[in-house]
Amino acid sequence: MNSAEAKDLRAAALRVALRARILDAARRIVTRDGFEALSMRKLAEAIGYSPASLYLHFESRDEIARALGREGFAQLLAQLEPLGAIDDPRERLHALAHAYVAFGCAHQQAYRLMYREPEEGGRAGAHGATRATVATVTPAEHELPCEEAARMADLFADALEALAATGNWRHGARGDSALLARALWAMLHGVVALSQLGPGFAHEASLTLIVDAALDGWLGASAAKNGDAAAQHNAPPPPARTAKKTPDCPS
Amino acid sequence: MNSAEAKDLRAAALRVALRARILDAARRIVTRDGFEALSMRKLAEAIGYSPASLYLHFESRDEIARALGREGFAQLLAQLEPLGAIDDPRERLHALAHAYVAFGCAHQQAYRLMYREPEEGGRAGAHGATRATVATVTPAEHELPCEEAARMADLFADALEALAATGNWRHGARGDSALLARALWAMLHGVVALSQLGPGFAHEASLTLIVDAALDGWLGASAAKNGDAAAQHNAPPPPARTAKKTPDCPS
DNA sequence: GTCTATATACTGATAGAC
DNA sequence: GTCTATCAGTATATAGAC
Repeated sequence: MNSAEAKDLRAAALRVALRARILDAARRIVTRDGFEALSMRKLAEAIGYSPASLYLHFESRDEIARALGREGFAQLLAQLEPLGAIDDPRERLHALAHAYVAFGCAHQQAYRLMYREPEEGGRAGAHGATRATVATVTPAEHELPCEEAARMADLFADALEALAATGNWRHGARGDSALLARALWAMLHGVVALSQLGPGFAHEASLTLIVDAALDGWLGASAAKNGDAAAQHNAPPPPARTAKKTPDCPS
Repeated sequence: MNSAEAKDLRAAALRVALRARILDAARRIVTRDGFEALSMRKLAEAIGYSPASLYLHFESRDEIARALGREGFAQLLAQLEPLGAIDDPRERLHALAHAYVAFGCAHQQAYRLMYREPEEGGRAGAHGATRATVATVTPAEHELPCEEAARMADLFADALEALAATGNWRHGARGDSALLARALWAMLHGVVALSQLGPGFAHEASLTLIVDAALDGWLGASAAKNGDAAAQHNAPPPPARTAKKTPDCPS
């Protein structure tokens, strides 16, 4: 029946719209007051509904947090993947690495949500529970959304392989580009995560310099440091190793 | 007065003993059921006191968590610092790195507490508060206990400087050993943290191989891989690059 | 189907009696 | 110092109005 179908469509549209509204409000609260401040009550109040209504659209607070985390991953990947098109592998790796850290610093709360450990096994009651309203059947067994994680690792691995293919790298194609890509990812995550814990990690050093040191150590202290690698002619003295092409981060 | 002094001493001893008992119970709960399961009520019950009594010895649940975190740092440093005595710098770095990851994998909950972000500004009520009972004046402004963090960074930095001093390293003493030490620390932390989030990071690869790839990239795919670096004569084919001198980790 | 209102079973933390 | 009683907050479950 035509009118019935139309009604279904409209209802579905309303559902996704409301879901989006909930996520919007949640994102606002989290980026403003931190993840800890995200309570179902405040969230419900922010969108003008009762707390119980949220559970018609999300299985739990944790699912909302996970949705925001996946959003963060998508956002980060959206910033990184265009850089994957940079031809020169060394330049590409530098761009990817610094963009990664810049994102983590610029979107602290979103970043935390991406890598936050899920609240384990249902805390409160949850004895009976006939919860089938929300179709989210994701068993949520492992965190780090698989697809996004793979794309992230591949971005780095591809660049490393491209570098190895140039022959202009002592490392050669020894088949460990997948491993080194993971190490690179881990290093970048560590830099962002540790720097967010206070000044104890980076002290006065800038995160940019730490990342540069790591990259130089891996790729060889090389050219491709200043975007246009071809313009390597005797320019005025390089700005004393302080040329940051990425906005520096707090701490 | 003599008896008064003696009484004070005894009271003080009781205080520290009780503090230790609280921490012991907290450690047991956390390592068994995770940090989320650590509630003041359960903790109080575990030591046979009322919840309110805990607040006579610790300012808050957060302070207990922080104390456990510092404990974890001390434990990790106690395992790492003896390795700082290894003469060969490359071997020393390998030993430090793998011991770090092994610790993180073996003591997951303790490790999380070490790098946990503090629960920001008092969540609940906390309106009045005349809290002076506990002498802990630590303003808790920055996490990552400064002293421990510095010792950790120095362990790595010293080894890198020792390596640079041998001249047997393309990197030379360019003054960035402090920076590379931070990058190394970040990489190790990233490996532990990401691996704890599920199989999405390391996939089927072992963490040991990832760390080896990173170290080889920084230090040069070199000797010192098998404890005795002098025994580099043509040994039977190296065990297909799977020789793990550190017990492998979950995921 | 969707939402409100209410109930349960927790949480960290505090005031005040003893 | 230690307790009881309580506050104000939390996530979540369920009953029932519309």
